[in-house]
Amino acid sequence: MSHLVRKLENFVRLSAADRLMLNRAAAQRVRTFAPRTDIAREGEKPKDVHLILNGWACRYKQLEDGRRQIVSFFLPGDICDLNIFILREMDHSIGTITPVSIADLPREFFDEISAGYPRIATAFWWETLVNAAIQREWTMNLGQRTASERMAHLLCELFFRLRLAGLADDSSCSFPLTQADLAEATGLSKVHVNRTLQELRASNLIVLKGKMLVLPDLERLMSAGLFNANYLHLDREGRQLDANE
Amino acid sequence: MSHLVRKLENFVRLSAADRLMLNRAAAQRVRTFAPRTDIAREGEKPKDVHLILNGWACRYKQLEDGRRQIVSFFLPGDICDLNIFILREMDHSIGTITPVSIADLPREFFDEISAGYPRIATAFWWETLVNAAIQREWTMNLGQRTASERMAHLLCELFFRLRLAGLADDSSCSFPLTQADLAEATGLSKVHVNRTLQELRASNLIVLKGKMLVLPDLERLMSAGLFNANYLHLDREGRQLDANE
DNA sequence: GTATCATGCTAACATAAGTTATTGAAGTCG
DNA sequence: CGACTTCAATAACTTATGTTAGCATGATAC
Repeated sequence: MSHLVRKLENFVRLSAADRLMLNRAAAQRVRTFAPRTDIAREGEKPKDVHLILNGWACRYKQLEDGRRQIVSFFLPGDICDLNIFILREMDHSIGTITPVSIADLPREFFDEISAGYPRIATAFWWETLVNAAIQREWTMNLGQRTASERMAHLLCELFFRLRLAGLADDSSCSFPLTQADLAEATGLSKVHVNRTLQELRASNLIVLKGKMLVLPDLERLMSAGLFNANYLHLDREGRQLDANE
Repeated sequence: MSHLVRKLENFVRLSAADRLMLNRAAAQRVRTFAPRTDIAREGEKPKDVHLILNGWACRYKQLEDGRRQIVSFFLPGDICDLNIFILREMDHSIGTITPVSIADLPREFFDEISAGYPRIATAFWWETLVNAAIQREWTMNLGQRTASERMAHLLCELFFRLRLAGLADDSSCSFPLTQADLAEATGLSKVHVNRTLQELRASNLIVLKGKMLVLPDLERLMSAGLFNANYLHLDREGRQLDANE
């Protein structure tokens, strides 16, 4: 099952026809990108909506003097910006971290969805609202949390999101970000990211080595990061997820 | 003309019927709130979408230990969270800064829009996408800009947004935020906000006194804040806005 | 297999921003 | 009108985080 379907089904129950529609769209117009290349650039006219099929990517913005901020991460199953094509130009860039494959979803696909696939439309709204909530949480993260809280929080978020897409097991996941990436995402310097990771390691909250992240005690990491998963809205009618589901 | 209509018409040309529909919705189910009170609280079930008719409000999040972050400001004409009612519970609170009046927009209103008012639907998508872009820009602001750049940037943003809703003249606007509000929005301490404002004053970039903000040289303030208005997407087919329109 | 480069790690030092505290001015309420 | 409270301003001091630099490791390329 595709990561997208898997993720959306955490929120909305999709029909066989819904799943078929999504899987069909995900199989057309596929492109692949090498690591550390741009999928789209600030200033360009947005044409399609991108669905991440595999690999990690990020959205970033850059100041004239070169300072760069990663403003979000894209994991498999994530959709870049619903309806972005109504805007004139991109206000940010999208770049890959690892090798990435994407499917380009044209405008017509969304017309079809809103005409005949109400459950998918609802699921897409959920995706949009959750992305907005994540962005708000990042604002909170950068504005109020200390370096180690911030790092712990980010690791929790990525772990939860990977798990939602079926990409993490009980306590570990593949983790391709470099310390430089983490620095650009957290607004910390590379050196301080290193110090912060050492600190989390020393507290036995993380094991991070060779592109693999292990979280031996998720509960403790969550409380170290003041992480409350409510903003991910991992619940569907009549059901609540706990930290382990 | 209402602030909402005025703002949306910067992006989409609305018909008389569109404007009537919006103004009618804005006149029903109106509520007023005193300054410094909550319109909605984290954890509650969202019921309606709120449209700000008058006054300033903000979205904020709070950590268990009391640290508070303002994650966005709402100005007259702003809509709080389109389609928020599909989520189980609020992941943030909405509070007033000044006295505020709002109109509650029920689910059925949006059903009507998507059934019979395509231009409004597009305008609402624009609103949603711009809000997302603003939130990303705040991430950038908190992650990369220094205190004075950050403050300059925030003031530019608020000024542009007020102007868009018809609430600012050439170089000044009403400005009800306290230094404590600015601190919660920028992730700085109150004392440092004060220092930063003094610095901007000393450079003749702002005059801020008694709830009134004057920007004697917007161009210079923009460059001090590395402010690029592209993320506000102030453009419509066949037209570009410059800093003074 | 050696050269090269990206990445991770650490130390020493610099600085932007936070903290605590005090004061005065400006509103607001009885 | 005086009593309170909020807000703004400033000083003195502390601290978290940034900067620069150097070295080690491991991967990749020739």
